[in-house]
Amino acid sequence: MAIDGADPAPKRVIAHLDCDAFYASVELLRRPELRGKAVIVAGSGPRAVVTTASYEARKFGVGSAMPASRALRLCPHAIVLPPDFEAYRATSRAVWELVGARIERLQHIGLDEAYADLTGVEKPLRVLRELIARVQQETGIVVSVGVGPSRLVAKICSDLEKPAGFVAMGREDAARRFAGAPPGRLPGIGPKTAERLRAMGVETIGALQAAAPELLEARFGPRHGRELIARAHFHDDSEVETSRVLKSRSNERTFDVDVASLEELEAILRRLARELCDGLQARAKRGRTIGIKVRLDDWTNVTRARSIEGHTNDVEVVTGIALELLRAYAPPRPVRLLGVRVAAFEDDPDAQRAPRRPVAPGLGEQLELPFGADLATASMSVQ
DNA sequence: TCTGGGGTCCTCTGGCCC
DNA sequence: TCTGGGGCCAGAGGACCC
Repeated sequence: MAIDGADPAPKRVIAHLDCDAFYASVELLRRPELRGKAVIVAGSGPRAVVTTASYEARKFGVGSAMPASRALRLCPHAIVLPPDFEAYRATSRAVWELVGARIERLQHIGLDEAYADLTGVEKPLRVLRELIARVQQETGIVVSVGVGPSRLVAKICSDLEKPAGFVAMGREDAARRFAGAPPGRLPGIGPKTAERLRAMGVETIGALQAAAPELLEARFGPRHGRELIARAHFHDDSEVETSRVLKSRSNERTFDVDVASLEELEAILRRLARELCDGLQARAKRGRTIGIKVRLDDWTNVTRARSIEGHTNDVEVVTGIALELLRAYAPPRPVRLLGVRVAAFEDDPDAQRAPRRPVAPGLGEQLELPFGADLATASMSVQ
């Protein structure tokens, strides 16, 4: 509320910029002969999943994070390409350099999307329209845009009219417009929470808006309960964070065939730890919590961690602790996935930082994270 | 149908200390 | 000496996201 003589706080203008089918688009730019065809970007191996798919492939029901084997059953004529993260990073850099040159306050979320704070910018919608036209002209990447008073509204708007969508909405409009949509449509409400809500008879965002706070707080805890109601009303005062600090780094591998032998698991763990420490040393990061992650063949996930005195990125130390944790757990069933993690970072002032080009101005560590060293079989959902 | 990899954040629990 | 409560922290697991 404005006090006499004081200016009211400027109305927030937040945009969410989301590149349409980003990885598939990069592939189609490189191979124009594939335009109009069903293209799937997926890893190799029996347990690969779809990273992304062109809109032609999506018409057959192919979606991100779907097993590649299933995607090919749905769309047998699809052309499958292996992910090429170097190319995606390069295009991402080009896109966000253009955007960053015009909009100062940007928060990058992965390679293909970002929030922008245009509060105080004159004619923000016009700025955005000109910007995405320029991005398309210079990089070939089509960007969908959502604009609202918060990240929450902007995010849900950018998804509304994809591809090449441009939707602006106020908070109350959003609360009205999405009242009939399922709660899972809201960012932050995943399948598990949606199912728990459904079990309570809450099947729409409107029903969530009208739900008794005491009931939700009793079911989900005071904090999460209040958060759910706030989201349903599209209340969100979270800031666009222009820099974020890396908190942990991990390296994990799903095996083509489950591994039961402890010896074999130990050998794999040594390799994972070495790769992880190489990455930590290159980024001058040291952590004091070392952990392992084990996924059994029945999909049970087990994590074990130990914190040490001081911080390390020494491969001998990390490997030693990871092996101790693995031996102490002694997986009771064949193992499907094994991973190692280092967390609780402290910057390492002594280590030489390897020369790395930033992914985009102001991007810091964040965008580098999902696309580490060996990603020949890796994939990532985008939409 | 059979589910990747790499992150963040939150909640719950148990140990430790005062 | 024993007990209980509160605060803090670490560990484990879960949910969610791209």
